[in-house]
Formats: sequence, C-alpha cells, structure tokens
Amino acid sequence: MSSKLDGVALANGLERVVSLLRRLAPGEGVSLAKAATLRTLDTHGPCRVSELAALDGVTQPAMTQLVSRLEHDGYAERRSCEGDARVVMVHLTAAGADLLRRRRAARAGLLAQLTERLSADDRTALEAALPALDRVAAYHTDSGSTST
Amino acid sequence: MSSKLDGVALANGLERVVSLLRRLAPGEGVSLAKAATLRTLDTHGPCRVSELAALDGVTQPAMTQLVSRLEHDGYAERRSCEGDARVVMVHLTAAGADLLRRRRAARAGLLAQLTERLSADDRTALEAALPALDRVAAYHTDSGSTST
DNA sequence: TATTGTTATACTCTATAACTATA
DNA sequence: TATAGTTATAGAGTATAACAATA
Repeated sequence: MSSKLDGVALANGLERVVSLLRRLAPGEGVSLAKAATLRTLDTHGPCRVSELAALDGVTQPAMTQLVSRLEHDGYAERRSCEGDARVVMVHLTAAGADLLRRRRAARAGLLAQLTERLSADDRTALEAALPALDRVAAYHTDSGSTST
Repeated sequence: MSSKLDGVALANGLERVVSLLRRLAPGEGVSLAKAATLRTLDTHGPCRVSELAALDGVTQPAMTQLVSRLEHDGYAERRSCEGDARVVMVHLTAAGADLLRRRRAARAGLLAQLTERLSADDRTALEAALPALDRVAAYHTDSGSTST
C-alpha cells in the first residue's frame, strides 16, 4: 500500500543528511552562503550583483554584502561593466576557484567515507536516485546545469 | 566504468534539493534552527539544554538563546529538574507540537508537488534510496529513530 | 573543583527601507 | 522615471570567553 513516495520521509532524510554533512565538513573556511555564491559564479561565469542575488535566492542588498565579504576574502572581485556604468560584474578569482576545488574534494571524500559503510544495495540505490534528485532540484531552480 | 557512487554529485544534488525546499517552503513561521530544535524535542522528549545543544550540533550558549526564542514564541518551555537544580529541562508545548505537524504537512505537500512531475522511474528510484539516505544520516548522528 | 547554564561580545547572514548614481 | 547598486538599520543565529549557581 505504500508505493507512494513519502514526502515527509524524503524531506527529513534530505535534511538530516545535509545537516550531517555540514557538521562533519569543516566548511573549508567559508560559510554556506559564501560557498553557494562562489558555486554560482563558477557555474554561470561573471554575474551582476542582481543576477547573483536572483540565482541564490537572496535580496540584492544581501548579495551586495556577501560580495563585499567574498571580495575581502579574495575569492571574488568587482569589475565595472563597459556600456553601463550602473552595473557591477562579479568575477571569481583564482583563489575562489581553488577554494571550490578543495571544498568539492573534501565533501566527496566525506560522502565516500559515509557511504562506503553502506551495503552495495544501498549504494546502488543512492546512485540510481541521483538523476531524480537532480531533476527535482532543477525543476524550479532553473539556475543552470546539473554539474556544480 | 561508473558504478562507483559519486560523492560530489551526491553532495551537490542534496544541497540543491534542500536549498530549493527551503526557498519554496515558507517555513511555517519558524526558522530552520528553531524547527530543528523542536524536531529534536519531539523525537527525544524533554531534554536538557546541553543535551539539545549536542544533538543539534550547536554550542550550549547558542542553544540557551535558541530555547529562549522558542520559549518567547510559546513553542517550548523551561522547567526545573528535581534532584539537580543546575539542570534545565526543555519541554515542547502543545503549540510547538502543532507547529511541527503543520510544517510536516506543508513540506510533504511541496515534495509531492515537486516529485509528481517526475517519471515513475524517478519516483521509484527516490523511494528506493530513502532507506539508504536514512542510514547515511544515522551513521554519525545517532540522534534517534528515523521517523521525525 | 567540576558541571550546568547564562551573560557579554562580536561576527555572519538576512531583510526592508532609504539613498546614490546612471540610464 | 526606472534601474543597479549601496548604505542604514534591525534581527536571527552562531561562536568564544567570562560568569553565576549548584554539585
């Protein structure tokens, strides 16, 4: 009788795993908000502040401040836009790209560590669910490709 | 060649879905931090502040403040502990339990909405991955049962 | 002295409203 | 007047360090 996908179980399973990841992954020195913006910059290339804000789902003022912090950290930089002096283009720096690489490696290692204790069936099930997970995420996001 | 579970893809898929959920679920009036604590109280029953802090992965001072906010909201309350006057027991109120119920219903509905557009195969894959997801989450968490 | 919890302080992250500069 | 971005201000959430009360 329970061949229906249980939304509650899925939501809770997702949150628990993600919260576990966050607790175990030291964060590589940046917060989630910063990492998300760096990821967006990496995926989309240079963006305006307003564009970044929309893609990350925060307000323009919030993104202004986030970009300032990223700039202060050396992970992003502001450049002016030829043709429209109002626009600020935000670019990922080499240090920012490096950081992303390290974060990805760390998280992949952590996940590998966590999943290697699973049964082969469980691992197979997780792997098989990945495309579906991506499609769920992409449905309303439309923020870009699936390969962050 | 790719029968190995890709940690990067899994981590990103998880984060994207969860971040989508957070953006789409209005939150039912409480933040993630508050909801997580209420969930822990619901799962474990009355807890000390230090216990809550450990279970939620935050510091004791952070939990003290969170409990104060929850108490102010009417979702939790402090009670003294017979036998040890240093200990504060935090209890979920009826309003807190109600809130949890509403949140779960809202999220389940949202997830159902998101997943009903998936193919039957995708839904099946997600459902099949749930137990594995739970086991990953439970591995280091040990926070209790799987039925939040 | 050790444990439990709180207070003090500071920083990140977010929002809304008001502002500046350019178009 | 509309658009892009910033600044001002406020609040949630977090951490570390210092503190009070109890054991």
